[in-house]
Amino acid sequence: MENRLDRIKKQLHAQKYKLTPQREATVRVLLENEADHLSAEDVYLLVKEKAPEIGLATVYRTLELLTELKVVDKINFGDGVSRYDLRREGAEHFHHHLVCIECGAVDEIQEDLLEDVEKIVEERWRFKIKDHRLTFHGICHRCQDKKASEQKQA
Amino acid sequence: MENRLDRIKKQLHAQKYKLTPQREATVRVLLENEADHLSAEDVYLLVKEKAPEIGLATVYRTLELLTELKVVDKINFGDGVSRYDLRREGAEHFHHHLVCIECGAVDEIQEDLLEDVEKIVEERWRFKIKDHRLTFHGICHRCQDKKASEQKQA
DNA sequence: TATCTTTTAATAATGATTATAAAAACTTAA
DNA sequence: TTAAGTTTTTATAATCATTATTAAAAGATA
Repeated sequence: MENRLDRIKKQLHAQKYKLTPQREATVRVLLENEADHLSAEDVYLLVKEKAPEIGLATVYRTLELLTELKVVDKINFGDGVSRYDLRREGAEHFHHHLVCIECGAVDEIQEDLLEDVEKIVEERWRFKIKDHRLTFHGICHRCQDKKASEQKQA
Repeated sequence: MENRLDRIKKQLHAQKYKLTPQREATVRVLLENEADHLSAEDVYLLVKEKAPEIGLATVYRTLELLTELKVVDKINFGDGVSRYDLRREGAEHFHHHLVCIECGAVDEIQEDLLEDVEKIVEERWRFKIKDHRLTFHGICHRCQDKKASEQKQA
């Protein structure tokens, strides 16, 4: 954990930005909640627990800065808020999400599912792909199980 | 065009909604601008040209109603506004977009690119897919050409 | 016609995000 | 070290898309 913080610190310094206490607190919250997709408000509330004097605008600015530096990804599930995910180091940059229409849970898939599809798109539409975003909407296994056991009950 | 309007009218009636003049004006704007991805504000301004007495809230309510009835798709490019696309009749419901990071153009692909991918996801993650959304970010062929000819100049 | 429902317009309210301005913390160069 | 310049932060106001509210209008119904 400290290693990742250090590397992020170096990334900031490389662009002449400093890892201020507020920025460090924000990054720590992101590191400690890596599995979640936190909104700016979520991050703000969590940072406040440790550094109560921080302001919402600072959190917004920090998240924006981290997005620019590609330390985090700003993602949009269409629910009206932006969410911020720490980017996995070294990993390719995929955005594959499974959004459950029953319970709202969002799971993330780390595999590259689109290698072949990208080739088709690049060739057929002459579109030079830099990034992609793929979201499936459906019913997660948890909700499927829940439904199944409810049916057994009745 | 009139045919499609009639069919939309029937869809409304089937759910006990009426095709009021305001709603008709809104649908006409969508029919006449099918290629674009209009925001609520865009639709509002276009409808205003023909029916100046209409209010923004009515346009919002109409677009929401049409979305519920699955006459239009409400889509989100992450640019802070929702956009509304008339759904192609009979067509399967794919959302494949090519977003150009140079000029901002959004092209739409009508093919089903994900048949195989969906199978993998359904099996491996036990996720019952109902819909998906796939967006590629990159450089469109127009901007590629523009760049190429600029290089020739220099 | 009287009444009940649907729809509309106008406007206020909300919620996420961004802009602004003044203060604080750091840096740097004389 | 100190004065000046830069970066960052805080607090707050402003903005922008969207939703809620409320009263009036239009339509349907009995």
